[in-house]
Amino acid sequence: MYWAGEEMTSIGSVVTGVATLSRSLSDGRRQMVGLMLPSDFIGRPGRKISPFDVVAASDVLLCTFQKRAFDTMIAQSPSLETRLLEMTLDELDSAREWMLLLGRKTAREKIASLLAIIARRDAALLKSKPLDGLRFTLPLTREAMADYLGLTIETVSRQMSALKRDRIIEMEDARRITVPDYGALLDEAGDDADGGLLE
Amino acid sequence: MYWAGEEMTSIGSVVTGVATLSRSLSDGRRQMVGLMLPSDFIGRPGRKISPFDVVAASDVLLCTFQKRAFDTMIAQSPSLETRLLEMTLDELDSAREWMLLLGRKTAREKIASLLAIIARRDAALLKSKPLDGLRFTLPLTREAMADYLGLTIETVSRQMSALKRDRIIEMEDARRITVPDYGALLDEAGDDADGGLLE
DNA sequence: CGGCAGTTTGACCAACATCAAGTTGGGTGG
DNA sequence: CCACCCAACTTGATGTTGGTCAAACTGCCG
Repeated sequence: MYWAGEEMTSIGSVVTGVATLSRSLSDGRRQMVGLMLPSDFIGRPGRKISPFDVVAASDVLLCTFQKRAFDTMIAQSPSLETRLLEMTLDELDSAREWMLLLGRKTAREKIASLLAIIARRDAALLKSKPLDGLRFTLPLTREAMADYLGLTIETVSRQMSALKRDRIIEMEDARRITVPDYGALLDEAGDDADGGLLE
Repeated sequence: MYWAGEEMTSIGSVVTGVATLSRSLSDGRRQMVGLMLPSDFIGRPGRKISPFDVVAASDVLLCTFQKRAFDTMIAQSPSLETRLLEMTLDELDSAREWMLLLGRKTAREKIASLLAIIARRDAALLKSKPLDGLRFTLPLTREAMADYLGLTIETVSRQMSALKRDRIIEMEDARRITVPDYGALLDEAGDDADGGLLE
């Protein structure tokens, strides 16, 4: 699955799986600018092209509409448009939060922030309150993490090892993570208010 | 002018001047996440608080509405909401473009990108086509540039000097810039398609 | 003539990137 | 079942970019 600057005739939302939104420089440096999780929207009402690449990070099931049909639906349903505006505003807040991370956080803080976000989303999914002792599987490769955080895979790997060494996380293997103390992880992330990305 | 996590009872748009949107880490590191220029919107319909700081970078004239009244207007005018959605989607694209800059560009590329954007905006304002030999005044201090680009003021200063030394720009004083060859500046910015921030 | 904010420049340093081997683990074919 | 393979990951040695600390310069305002 891959859309670049091509014309889009459909629009849709993720049902299952993980897709990523990214952009590259001509020499190959890549930055991920969004993670599309179930319920997230792909495509832009009112616009023909997206300036970003959409790539599946796993098998992805989409619920799609013909773009024309969707635009008509919007025109007829103000409440749908209101909802869309809200979702877009939330994404904008998330993007700005991420700008703070990319511009000002250290490698260790970046990793801790990403882990905190994924841990929180997983906890929310399971409706578990405690958060401490939470165990989850990273849905991303080291390369995807690096592209997301503006780092190299080596730095990601090293910082993961450092967090493990410092008992902030436990790693059963590269993907299976346990967070014994969610508060400690948040401290490492560097912002008192835990960044509100991905909801 | 300064709004932080406070409750907002008004909403508005910039008429003249420049305001900035930024966010800080507890230890003072700051990242600018948006530049509000004339016609840009401040505030979030449907939300009480903004998680970012709005700071005037110059004297700013705002056109404000009571938030309640504005929400009512939206509810009554679908076309207003459509326009708002469009503006928000554009801002989201800009934010994502900026994420690429923050995550993957070098200091020199960051500076060149910012200069290219400001040069282009100024040229558009003057409706001048040529772009080469364009002369303009930076609306930002070195500190604001640094906060915008995720750099320190020293690095900003050094890279400005380097671009001057390499004849990419001319500097009459710290703020008065001339771009003899817009294409050359774009090359330094690192992306073939010139990044579409700030329109 | 200070004084001061904004800027520039230099010397040095730390964080992260780069380059280069290894290691791990799951999958495939003999 | 084992041998091999390959992608993903880890680790180490070294290099570079940009940050830090410190000092000086500029232009403006009182």
